[in-house]
Amino acid sequence: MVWCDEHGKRLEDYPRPSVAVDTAVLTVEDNELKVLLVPLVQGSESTVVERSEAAVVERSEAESKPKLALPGTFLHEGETLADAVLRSLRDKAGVSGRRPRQLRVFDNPARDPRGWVLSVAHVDLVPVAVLGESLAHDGVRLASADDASVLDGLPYEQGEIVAAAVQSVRKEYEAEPDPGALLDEPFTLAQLRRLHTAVLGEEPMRDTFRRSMEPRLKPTGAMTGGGRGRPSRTWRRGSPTNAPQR
Amino acid sequence: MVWCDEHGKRLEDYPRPSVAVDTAVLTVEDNELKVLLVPLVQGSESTVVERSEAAVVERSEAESKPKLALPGTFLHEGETLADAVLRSLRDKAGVSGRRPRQLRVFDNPARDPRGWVLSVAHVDLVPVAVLGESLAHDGVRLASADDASVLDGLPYEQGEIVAAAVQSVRKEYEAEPDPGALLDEPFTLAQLRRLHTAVLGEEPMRDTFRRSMEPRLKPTGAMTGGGRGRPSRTWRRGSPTNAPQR
DNA sequence: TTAATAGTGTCTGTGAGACATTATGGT
DNA sequence: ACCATAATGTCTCACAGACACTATTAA
Repeated sequence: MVWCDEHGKRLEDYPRPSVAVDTAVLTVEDNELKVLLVPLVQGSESTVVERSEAAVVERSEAESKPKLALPGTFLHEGETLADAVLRSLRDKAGVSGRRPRQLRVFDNPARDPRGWVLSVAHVDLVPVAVLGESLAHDGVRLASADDASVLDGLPYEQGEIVAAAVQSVRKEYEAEPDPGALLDEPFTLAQLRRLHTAVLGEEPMRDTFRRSMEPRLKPTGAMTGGGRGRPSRTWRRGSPTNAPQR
Repeated sequence: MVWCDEHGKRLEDYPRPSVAVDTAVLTVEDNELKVLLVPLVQGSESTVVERSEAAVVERSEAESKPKLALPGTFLHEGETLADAVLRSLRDKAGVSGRRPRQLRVFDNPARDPRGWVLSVAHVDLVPVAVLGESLAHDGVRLASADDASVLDGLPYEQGEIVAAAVQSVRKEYEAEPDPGALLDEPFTLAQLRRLHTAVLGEEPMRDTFRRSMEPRLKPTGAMTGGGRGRPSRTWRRGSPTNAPQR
């Protein structure tokens, strides 16, 4: 049995694009929202013209200051997009991704000089502790997710992907307490507010924050101890946690 | 010059999926949100088993009650997703689409029996007047966008696409006056509220609706006449209209 | 005792929801 | 005159924003 279209042609008879996934892995470090970047694998990416002009200079520059990019990969046959994302994070960054969420498809035909490549942009939130070992290996590093000078240096349209990821994550954090499960449970309201301040890039108001978050949290009954000042009640996220399942 | 990846292979050396676009064209008819369906082009879609069992019955059933589906097509080389959507609406439904918006990629490897096909789901809002001529041609028809019995009959995962489209459009209509530009300008607040009632599936409260919409509208100064009761002021949408540009 | 942090009480302005009233046309 | 519809007025309640105050610990 062969599946054909209305003209009797098979699917394979039509040109098909390459489909990639690119992921903005966001985390919070030093009270700032950051994005994970990996060295760009370039293959033979120099054009003939560039090579003939200044091959040596390029080589040394490329080694001293390697281009950075979002971790990504091409989609394999029979694989879901989410699985491709998790695979790319493991292979390119040594990171166990958690819950990649689809943003949108970047389909500008001119965005990739290698050819016809669609990129399905994703975002994933990962606690910085999970990234720990991966960093400083293989040139994996974190960059401020708001730093335009970094984002503008990204290849293809990955600066826009990061911008979309940041916008999406900020929208989530305006409504829910730590939907990305970046905090270890249990936590205090002050810790939660510090986290949200880092993600949002600005301080949410103290009273309003407490009033909107408290009904969405479950009290543990336990209190913090050891710090200066009055001990604090501790909390867990409400039932629909975004924590990874597998 | 040839672009290669980290293993020196070219993009074309990897398996690539077919990429389709499927579009939920939504409109309002008879104060109800409806979705445009077209006859499913099946090619040789019956399996061998089905054929040997009841070929004649299937054939007659297929002709008296052809399967319906969302308009869609495969992405052509060098074409943007939005352009593919507009082309599919023109070719399959004789409709001039307006502003297709991307929803998400449906990537379940088993969703399409013809093979490895990703579908980028889209939604577009089109006034029923624009659909006028297309309907009743070629079996193009409108179905209630809330009718589960219709949606469950759609092939692949198109029922979910429609559900996602409806959800997305309803969210827009909760915040903005007629963002899909379904109403001809100028219009009255009563007409606008009837439209929103149809889209949302429930009546927004009269006072709240007026209070939230009025600041987002531009008064024309003109009044309606001819109807029963006191004449009404008329309005246009606020500046950032969603009307098609080209 | 003091500093530091957590938590509570309360005043006020704004806006949603609800309802009543007035305005202005047709029949 | 009466009805239907549009438009406006206003009452109440809830909550955001703001600020002050109390509570509980360590130094």
